[in-house]
Amino acid sequence: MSTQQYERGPAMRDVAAAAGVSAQTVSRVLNEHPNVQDGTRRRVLAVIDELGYRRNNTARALVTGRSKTIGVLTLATNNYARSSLALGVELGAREAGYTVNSVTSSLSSQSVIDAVSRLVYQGVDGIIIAAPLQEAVEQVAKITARIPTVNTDGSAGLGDRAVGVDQDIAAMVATKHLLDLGHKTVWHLAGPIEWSDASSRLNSWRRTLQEAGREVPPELHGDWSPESGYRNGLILGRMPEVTAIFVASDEMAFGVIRALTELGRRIPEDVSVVGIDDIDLAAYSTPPLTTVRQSFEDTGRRAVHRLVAQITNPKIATTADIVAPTLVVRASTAPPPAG
Amino acid sequence: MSTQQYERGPAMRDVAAAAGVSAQTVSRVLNEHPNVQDGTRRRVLAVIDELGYRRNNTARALVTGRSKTIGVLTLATNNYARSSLALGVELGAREAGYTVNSVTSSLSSQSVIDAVSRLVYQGVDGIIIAAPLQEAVEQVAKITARIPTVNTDGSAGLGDRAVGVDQDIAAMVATKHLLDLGHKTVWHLAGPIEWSDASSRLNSWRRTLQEAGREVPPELHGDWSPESGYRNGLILGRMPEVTAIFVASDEMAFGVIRALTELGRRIPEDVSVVGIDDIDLAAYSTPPLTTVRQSFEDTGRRAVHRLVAQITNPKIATTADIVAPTLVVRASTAPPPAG
DNA sequence: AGCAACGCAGTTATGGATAACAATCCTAGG
DNA sequence: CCTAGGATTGTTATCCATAACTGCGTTGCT
Repeated sequence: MSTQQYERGPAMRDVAAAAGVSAQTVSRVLNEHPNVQDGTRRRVLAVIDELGYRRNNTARALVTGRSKTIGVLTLATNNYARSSLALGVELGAREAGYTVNSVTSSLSSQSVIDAVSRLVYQGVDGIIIAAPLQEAVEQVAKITARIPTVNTDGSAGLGDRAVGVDQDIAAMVATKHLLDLGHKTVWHLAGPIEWSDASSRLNSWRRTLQEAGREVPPELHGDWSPESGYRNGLILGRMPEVTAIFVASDEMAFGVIRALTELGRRIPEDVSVVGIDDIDLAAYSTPPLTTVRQSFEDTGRRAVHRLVAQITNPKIATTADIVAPTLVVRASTAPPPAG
Repeated sequence: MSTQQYERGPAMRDVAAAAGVSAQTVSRVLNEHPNVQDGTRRRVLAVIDELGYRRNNTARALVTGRSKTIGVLTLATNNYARSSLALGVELGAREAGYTVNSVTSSLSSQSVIDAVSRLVYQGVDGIIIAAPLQEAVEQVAKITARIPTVNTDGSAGLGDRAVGVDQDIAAMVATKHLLDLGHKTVWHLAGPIEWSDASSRLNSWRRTLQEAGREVPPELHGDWSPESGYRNGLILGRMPEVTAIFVASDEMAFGVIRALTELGRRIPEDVSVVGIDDIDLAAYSTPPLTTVRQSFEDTGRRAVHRLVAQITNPKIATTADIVAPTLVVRASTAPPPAG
């Protein structure tokens, strides 16, 4: 049990008075301006230490117009992509001397718009949008017109603000890997198509099959959760002709593998499974999961760098910053069963 | 390619001028003060809408001394506990009308102190610490003396500021479950003991065995990662007398299971494995993982509620808010092999 | 010697909103 | 008919730090 009383700390003028200088001089010491005599500087620093003074960043933000804060918008779900992106953003921000302000939203346009508003409203210097915008694109663009913005979902209409991993290549690599192993065709469990990542993967999978002259089976849909993977796995596992499945996320792939295993289909002897993301657990599933590695942490970092560049120099020219993912072959894929 | 120029938006005085009222009246409309005539209110709101005005929260925070922002300190790792706690905090904050400011740190005391300083410095109204403090406890306590603080790691010295799940019970339930199945004793793969959660589990496991009059085997140590689980699993799997393992996190448990499987030890026929957390993937491992469920999301929410209560009324009396976890039995545990 | 440039510190204005106080106007009770 | 008190709106001071400008003494260069 405890009770407590909180109050404001000393202000710059208190430090100034105690050190016998003006507030401006304290400010100069704090901001490491060159024109301060060494004795003065030391005296001020001593008083600061003694009084336990901390500069009030709110006041500073008000006068400079910069809060040294970056806003991040994510969906209110807890999947690997979201959390590692958030981590990358935080690390990148710290390196750049920024703080991170995060808000979450649901899929609805209104919710996204509200969330972005909250960030602007809060006075962030820039925004990283890591959620699908869909119909909200225009309104969000209007709100963020005055603020540097980076998008990691690749939602249409924000092409030159995009930072991320090439999802077309990711899906192509995964699909090709299975075809190269000798599978006649590849089935696909897609993510929610509201996500542009998910629809990119879906389209690229389809195109890859078409270009190879293969039959394109109907795709199934999940919601990124392992549970949805399991549900769809129970369907796919019942069809004998299914020998290769490209799953749009590792987490769903875990569910698929579980379902197939329960149905008595061996992996990879009977069915091959490929995921996307290369989550930390992918190497430790049974069997270890073949997947396409894309570092969300790296994406987060790059998004921050891009954003900070734009904050520092608003007139800078920007182009999309998209990198290619790499295939990680493990034990969940093999040639199709003979016959 | 695009180039852009960013500028400040309209201020309250602009709205006031356009509506033919004083700034104070605009403020009253925005803050829903009762004494504003309906006509005036409507006129002001119309102008606000027309000009696309947004109140500047920085200025507001400066004068009110409240930023409506909560600071969260986490470790710079990407595990399930961290990310779901962060999610819970964000949801809780949104409900309470707060925004979240997150910073990460490494394990070192200096890093923790820096991170907390950054938050205070940033002007947050309260702080949630979700990282082990260790030797930094005293200095952190000093820094946070003026700010409401909640701790979810259970680090010593902050007893009455703790919010979380009872780790003693978690470890006891897991250990007892294995003993009840008939295992002679239970081995333990612990988390990093810098974490008070990890050391609580370790101690409780030991006590449970002692109270049951069982032999206490030497414990092994991991770092929460699946990889460390795998490494330790390769050791445990080589010892024939090991029939039951209590792993301090689900993610490490995945690694342990993978290692045991590779060594040809069947789960649960030869070895039973219990984890902690009940991560989303736990139900979809092979075999599905028996574990102790603790909702980090809920912990995050409760931490926010507690914190907001303290912010609102600094003199409020506080006690620790610790809830009990529940055992989730799946297929990774069974009676020991006969003989 | 003379004047520009610089080093150093102080003064004033500014950023945007709100609290506290002041000034109207109106209404109801005496 | 007068006034106390409420409703409504305006005015001024304040929050804290920084930018821009000012003042003065010193250094440097021709």
